[in-house]
Amino acid sequence: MPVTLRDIAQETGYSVTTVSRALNDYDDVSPKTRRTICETAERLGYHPNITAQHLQRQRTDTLGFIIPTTGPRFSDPFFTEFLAGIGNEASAQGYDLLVSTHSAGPGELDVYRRFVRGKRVDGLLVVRTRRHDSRISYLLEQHFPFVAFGRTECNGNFPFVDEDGRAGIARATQHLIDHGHRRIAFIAADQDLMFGHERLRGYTDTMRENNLPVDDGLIVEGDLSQRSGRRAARRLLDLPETPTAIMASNDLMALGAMATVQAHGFEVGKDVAVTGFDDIPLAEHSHPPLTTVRQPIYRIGEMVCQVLVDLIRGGPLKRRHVILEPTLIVRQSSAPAASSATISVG
Amino acid sequence: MPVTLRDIAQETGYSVTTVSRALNDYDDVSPKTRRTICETAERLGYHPNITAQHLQRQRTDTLGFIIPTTGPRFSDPFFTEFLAGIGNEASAQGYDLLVSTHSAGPGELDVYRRFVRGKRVDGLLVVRTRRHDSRISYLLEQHFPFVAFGRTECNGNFPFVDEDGRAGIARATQHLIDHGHRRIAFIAADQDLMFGHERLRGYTDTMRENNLPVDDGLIVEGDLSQRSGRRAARRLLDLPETPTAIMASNDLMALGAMATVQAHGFEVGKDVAVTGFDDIPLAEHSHPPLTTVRQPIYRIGEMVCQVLVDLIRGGPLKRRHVILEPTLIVRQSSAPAASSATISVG
DNA sequence: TTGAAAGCGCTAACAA
DNA sequence: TTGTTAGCGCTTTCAA
Repeated sequence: MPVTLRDIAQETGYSVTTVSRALNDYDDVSPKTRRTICETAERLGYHPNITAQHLQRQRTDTLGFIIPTTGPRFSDPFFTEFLAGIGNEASAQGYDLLVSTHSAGPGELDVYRRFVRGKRVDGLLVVRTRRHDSRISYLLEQHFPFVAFGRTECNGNFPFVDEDGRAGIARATQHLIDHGHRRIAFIAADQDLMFGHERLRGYTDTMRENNLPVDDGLIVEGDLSQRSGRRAARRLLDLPETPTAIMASNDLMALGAMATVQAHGFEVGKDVAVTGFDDIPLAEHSHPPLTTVRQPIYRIGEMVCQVLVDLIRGGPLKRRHVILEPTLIVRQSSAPAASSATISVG
Repeated sequence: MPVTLRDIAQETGYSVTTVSRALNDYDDVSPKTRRTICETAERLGYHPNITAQHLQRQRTDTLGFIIPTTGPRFSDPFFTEFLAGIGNEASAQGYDLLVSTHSAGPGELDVYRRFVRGKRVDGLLVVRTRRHDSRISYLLEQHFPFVAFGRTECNGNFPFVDEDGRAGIARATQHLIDHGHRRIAFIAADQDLMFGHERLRGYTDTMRENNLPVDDGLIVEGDLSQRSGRRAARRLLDLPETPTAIMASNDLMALGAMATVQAHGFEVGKDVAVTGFDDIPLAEHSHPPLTTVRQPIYRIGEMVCQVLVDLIRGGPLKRRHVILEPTLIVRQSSAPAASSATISVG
């Protein structure tokens, strides 16, 4: 049923070889032959079998991306935007994207192994790096092409794109301190996550630099979901001495925290300041709009993908390590009640 | 470098065929031979080349999913959850997932064509069906296996999973009417989208059934983003006679509308009721929590995937058409100020 | 300018 | 129980 090179060869009387060359724009085919062949291909509705090409070329023109989900009801707007970035870039570069979903932990590495061993993809994108990341150790040890969004603490040298989360949180912290906050709470992320670790550091460092005490009671860990943000904020507001500001390691938890603050009858941005990290589109539309640290998520997706393609193609990498400077976006959730404009502080 | 069947054959002295059979658990291999072969395979670190298997088997064990993005900064939590559903189910069934991102419109169909013609995938998942959907016409005409999330108006018979959006919105509308609302506005979605059309119908039908006027001035169209929800609500609140309730075709727009209502100094759920559709996780954590119509997004992803796999495997489809009954989730954004509990109305 | 032949790595029908 | 042979659809030497 499907039309193959052989069908065209038979139809035109040329050999499969010549047909292949004509169709692939080789220059050792006479114009007339080429025309005949192309017309016939057109007429019969020929389209190359991609799998056969893959086998022959010994590459799949496919990139792998394993999304580290966190439970069944996984819904992080971060990933749609990131996916759009890598998806569009991949397709612009002529690559397909093979996506798998797996929760972090046991079994996750098996997916990586399958892709690598089976030569299922030409390269991999790794996100949410851990401080000691077994995925990265594995890929490094297999000499498999990959690019990470995020660094690690100990896996040696590999190409990555990262944002300076420590600096981002430092700016947000300083912003709060400058507005007179002293009791500032922090909703941390899993400390195995590199960015969770870095962001917490940004907070503790800045507190210390300003000679403010770092109170362990004011640091609560969440799992990046709104729900956990709510819960964390509840614990913080139940303290004998409540904080005047709550910083969260990501926007989703910040949004959850805002809900709790409001449920306690406080006004966010006036009684209690709340800040996030990521600047997902919702941050701008929450009530009140959320002060946060912007990451250009879509752009990061594009960049990571771009670097990976360069790596696969063997071209020299312009930049093996990219570190982006995050931007503090001040909105009403942290502004003094008077101000209401959105101010961007570079 | 990579170990192939031939390497094992050479190492053990058996033929490639025997090696293949031993490794694939055929029963016409002597136990001793099998053991030798398996041990050698293990020792050499053999793993089958997946591409070669695909070519030989004439199938890719891969499902295609083309995400219809809406602009670069695409970030709809709906899709992460949906993706988690199909991703997990696909992997449970032994399928990989090839994901592509493309905005609806010109060029989109090319991606479908490439996947179909190149035999890149064994089947496709189609979402956000349009009333006249060229993707579906194409797949139908190519006799290519696919399952849609959503129906169409005219494309004939094809397998789909859908929720009864009309009934869902009808319930929400009735809920508002029962609470005394009369001037109810509706933020519609693109009317080419089947669900956009259906949801609007649910609203107009219910208004008429209750002998309430359907005022065109109270119907505004948005593009499903929060931003457009904001804008739409702004237009509605600028009307000489403002509505007492605003229904949106999805949660994202409802969240945007809430922001506008609040910016106008109204209290959501008291002065103006707001409702959404989808029940994305954020709906529960907004301020106030959003009354909405629940779709089991993750579950729908699983189901669509399951049906597609059945279809590909040629098994008889238990259910070619699945229509889910949506559930109204009443929260504070529509409840009379007194009530504050979450009530689920089946 | 063209074609024959080999081969990518695997599976399967058929014979021995 | 095992091997021979063929072939999936394509690309790419190499020789004519």
